[in-house]
Amino acid sequence: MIGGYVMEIAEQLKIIKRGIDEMIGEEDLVKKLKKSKEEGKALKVKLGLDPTAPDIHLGHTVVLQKLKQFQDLGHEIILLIGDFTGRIGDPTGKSKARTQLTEEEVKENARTYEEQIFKILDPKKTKVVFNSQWFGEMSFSDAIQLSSNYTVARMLEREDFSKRYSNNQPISIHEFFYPILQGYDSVAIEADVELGGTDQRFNLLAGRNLQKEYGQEAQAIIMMPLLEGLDGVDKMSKSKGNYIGINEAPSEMFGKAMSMPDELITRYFELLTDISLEELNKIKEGLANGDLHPMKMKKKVAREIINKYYDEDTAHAAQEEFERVFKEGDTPDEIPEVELATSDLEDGKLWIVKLVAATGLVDSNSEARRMIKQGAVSIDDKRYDKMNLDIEVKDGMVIKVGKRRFAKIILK
RNA sequence: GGAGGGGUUCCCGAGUGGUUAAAGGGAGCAGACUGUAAAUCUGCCGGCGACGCCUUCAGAGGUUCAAAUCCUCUCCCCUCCA
Repeated sequence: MIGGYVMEIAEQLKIIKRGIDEMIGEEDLVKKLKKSKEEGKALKVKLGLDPTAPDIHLGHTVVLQKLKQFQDLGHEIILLIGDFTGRIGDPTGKSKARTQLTEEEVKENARTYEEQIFKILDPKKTKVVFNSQWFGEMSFSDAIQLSSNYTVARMLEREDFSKRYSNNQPISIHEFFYPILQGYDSVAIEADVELGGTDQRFNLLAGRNLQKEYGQEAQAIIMMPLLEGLDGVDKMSKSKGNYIGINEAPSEMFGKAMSMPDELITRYFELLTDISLEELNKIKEGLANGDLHPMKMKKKVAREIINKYYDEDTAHAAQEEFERVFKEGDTPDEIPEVELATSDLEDGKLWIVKLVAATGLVDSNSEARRMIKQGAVSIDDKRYDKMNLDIEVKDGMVIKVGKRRFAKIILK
């Protein structure tokens, strides 16, 4: 796909615009695309990464997918790791100031981040830069100079700032720097396009503004929709626990996907799979008029997702296992193993509460008690709801808590 | 710098001396129902081999038989004034 940018502008635009939420500066982009075609020069497409969340989940892939499309069009992807800004902490969407990370934490996070990103992007065609490169050198007077491009009123235009301000919640001065610095990143690398989620609007616009201040052509901005998490309420995030990580096991992915609310099905097809627009519309219609069963479509979307990170056979296997386990009440093929020392047992027995707690499936003995009392615990397919019981522990014993938490005991 | 308001268990938010592990709501978890969805109903929701004990109401001291509640100091947040 080298030199893909020789493709007709209209064609490129069609691909670029697919699935996006909004583009700012489309005319600028068209101009840039023309120029790039004429001069045979790739556009610089920037994605800023805040290295605070080293585990990439499907929510992140929405924008990565778009980058991949740019990459396939022959443009240059620049992953900007905000190692410097990461130490400030992006205030976006936060009702509280984030804690600042140490330099080592940021570095480590960035590394694991990269690894995962290259599951989607081609590492050979991706440039990775760190913004400490320029900010590390910057003097305090330079920083003040830079900040003079923004006014407090303009900062307060940003929704989360104004909200916090009117709710009497604190805003630290340093948080004001975040958008400015992110904007300056675009200046530093002379970005032609910057991608981001819709929540990044303000930060992305800062790039445009500052580029103009510094006499550069303003970057086009492409905003991708934020992916709702599995709860269908909040956006997907690790801290909410409503995510599917791209490093997760296929069976885990499938199970998690099946727990999403029905309303999310088409959304996930749209943003996370490669199915064609026609097929997507068919599914939308079918679900709306009842021709298609939501559960079937949910299984399909789960398969499609697994297919992306593994392959088709794996996806099918995951579905089969899922059906076996949850329809027929079977146990899964792969169960996390928990080691138990024989020396912890008395006459080969262990109090049931301790046994359940030892699996790590619950946080404490108290929780184990609760689970048992509520009839959530079964051992080797037998349900137990009494506390005063010692269990004869056997190697390979399977303990189940709730619907999808399993552990296999390995005696040592 | 001055005046006032406030910091409660994951979140919001009651509680101003004992009956408070701390109302209520949300989130979460479990059971029933189902399609491991939604809705609904029920229960749980600090720790401990546990009708008792331990730790918790920003932090440190103090008063008291008894403190989240009263006093002192410290830290943090907000509002108004400068």
